[in-house]
Amino acid sequence: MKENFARRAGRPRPVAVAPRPAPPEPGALAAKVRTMAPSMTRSMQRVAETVAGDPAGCAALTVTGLAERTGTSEATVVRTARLLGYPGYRDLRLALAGLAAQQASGAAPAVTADISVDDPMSEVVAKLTADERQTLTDTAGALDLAQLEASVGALASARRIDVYGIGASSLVAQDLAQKLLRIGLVAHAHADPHLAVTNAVQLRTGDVAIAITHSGRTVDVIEPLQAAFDHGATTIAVTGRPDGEVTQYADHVLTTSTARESELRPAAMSSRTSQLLVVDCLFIGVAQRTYESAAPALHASYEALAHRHSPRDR
Amino acid sequence: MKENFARRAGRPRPVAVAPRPAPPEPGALAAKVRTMAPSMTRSMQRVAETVAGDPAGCAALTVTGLAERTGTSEATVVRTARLLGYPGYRDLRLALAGLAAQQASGAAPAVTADISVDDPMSEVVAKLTADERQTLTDTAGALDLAQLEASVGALASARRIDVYGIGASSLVAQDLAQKLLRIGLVAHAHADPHLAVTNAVQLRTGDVAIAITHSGRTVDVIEPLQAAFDHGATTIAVTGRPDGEVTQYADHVLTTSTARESELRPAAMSSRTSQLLVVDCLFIGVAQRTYESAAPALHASYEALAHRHSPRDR
DNA sequence: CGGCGGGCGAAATTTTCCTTCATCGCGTTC
DNA sequence: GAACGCGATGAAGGAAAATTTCGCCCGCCG
Repeated sequence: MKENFARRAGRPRPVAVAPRPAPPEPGALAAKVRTMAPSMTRSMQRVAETVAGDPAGCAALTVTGLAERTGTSEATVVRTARLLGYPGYRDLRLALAGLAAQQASGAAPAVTADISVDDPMSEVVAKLTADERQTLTDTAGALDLAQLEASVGALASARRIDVYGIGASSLVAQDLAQKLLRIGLVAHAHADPHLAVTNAVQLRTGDVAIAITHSGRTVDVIEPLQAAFDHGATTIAVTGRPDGEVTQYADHVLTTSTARESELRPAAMSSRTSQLLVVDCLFIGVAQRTYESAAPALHASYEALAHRHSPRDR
Repeated sequence: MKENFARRAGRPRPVAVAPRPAPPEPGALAAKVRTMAPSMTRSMQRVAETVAGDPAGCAALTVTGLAERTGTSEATVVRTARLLGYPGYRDLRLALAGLAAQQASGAAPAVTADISVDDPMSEVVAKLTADERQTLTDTAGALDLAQLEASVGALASARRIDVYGIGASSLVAQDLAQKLLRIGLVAHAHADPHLAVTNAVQLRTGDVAIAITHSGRTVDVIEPLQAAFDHGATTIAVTGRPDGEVTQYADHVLTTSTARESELRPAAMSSRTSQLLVVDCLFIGVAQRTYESAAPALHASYEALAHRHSPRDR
């Protein structure tokens, strides 16, 4: 009942389902915890939280110690370390020590306070800026360059490109499509699920479909991607959940990071920043690869819009 | 000859005879090595030097590994660690990891260079991230809080809100409208100039119109704003050119910053980041002021969308 | 030349970490 | 509502790393 949708057509599922290539990072650990947390079990979450909350303290603990402190078992601690991308607890501990040192030396992402209802405007601006900056750093740190390269390669030689996104992600989809159009590629963003599927089935080998969804579970976006996948197109998922359902139909997965969200700051807000960075990277990458044709196209589109501006310039 | 200093007074001896009072320091390790070097034996010096020379590399090694690499024995490595003030090799290793992390984070070589055609992907990501972060900081610094407050006030009590944006700015306009809708305000984004003007003339005192244009000269956006302005609506301009034409019809001006742009990185890219931050600030500000109604509205919209996600959650 | 002190490393011991497996709780299905 | 199955969880045994012990060997001094 749960693998029925995995393979509906002949194409074998892409190799990488697991977040395997996660490189053990030094500083971007808090981010990793946040992205992985939803896919963790309760006890693992406790461990992850503890670790992220007090790197210095935890670095001083042995497996047994940390297990006790979190009220779990050693096995769980080790499992958590694995999930975060380390070979074992020993290496997590090393990373923890690194993080602690960074925090102590001021290069500390430490803890950013939530935005509350009665914060003055200046505070709001400061916190928001800090959060977004952090999101950018986290995203960049967690980006899988190999996946990115592969995606860029597919895009650069695509006959046609479809981008699917709904709600907040729809804007990101549009942004990407707009930019790709500007460098002479055939790209379209689809926010309407029906039209998206209709378009998706037109795709074939050599074409590219991109799904953008933070949750990784948005059916309206997964369906068209699956359709594209089944028809042989190269598929890319831009999602905050590298284990989400959407990745089952994705040849390449680009992970966006998740910032803490508060009541006033919905997830859509920080995920958007992250998604846009990823999308920008894709764009620049493609522009590089197709430079010969991209540069003139960029100029052309710029010229074409010039008269839309009032004449008085600088 | 060796226990003469051991018992000097009646107080029970401290557990450790070793040079205990040396506090295991995190960063100032190289210095410690230099200070201690003279009092070390030859093999210990080799170990100390190796460690100081390549903290990152050594942190990855086990006692045995480091012993091999320095051509000594495990015992010597442990002895060296002790001499440097750590309880054992394990802790030296932790400190080493910390040092490595510090070095790595400090070695941020300020990537201010333009993105060029032959930059590798990793470089692209780094530069892009750095640029966006810079843009955020710049924008936050240049934001006029008074104007922001005033804008928020107008929005919070608006009967109806129109947002105008074309091209890349259209996405920002949509983003703002989407979010305001979510907290129960009546907001619409208009990308079609004709419709925008048509809507603008419906506005009257107490309503708010927002124009988003980086250049400040986009006629398709200025016209509807002017129409709204003429009909008595409160008008806000979000623009990168505080002296641009658009500000003539704006009661409040919010300035976005402009990052350097290169051939591969069109202005639209950095201005978008800046605009989004401003828009987010507006949103949070409004959400704060209308908290009583905003919070339930946020939840309601979340609930309404829940079934759009595939059920499997954790 | 012989004794002596200390640096040094091999091996034993202990601690820490990892793996395996049985249990338990939870959701699912009939 | 009951039985089922699956996955999460922890206990215990086994591997690996770290630490201690102990004796060798080299160089210094008498």
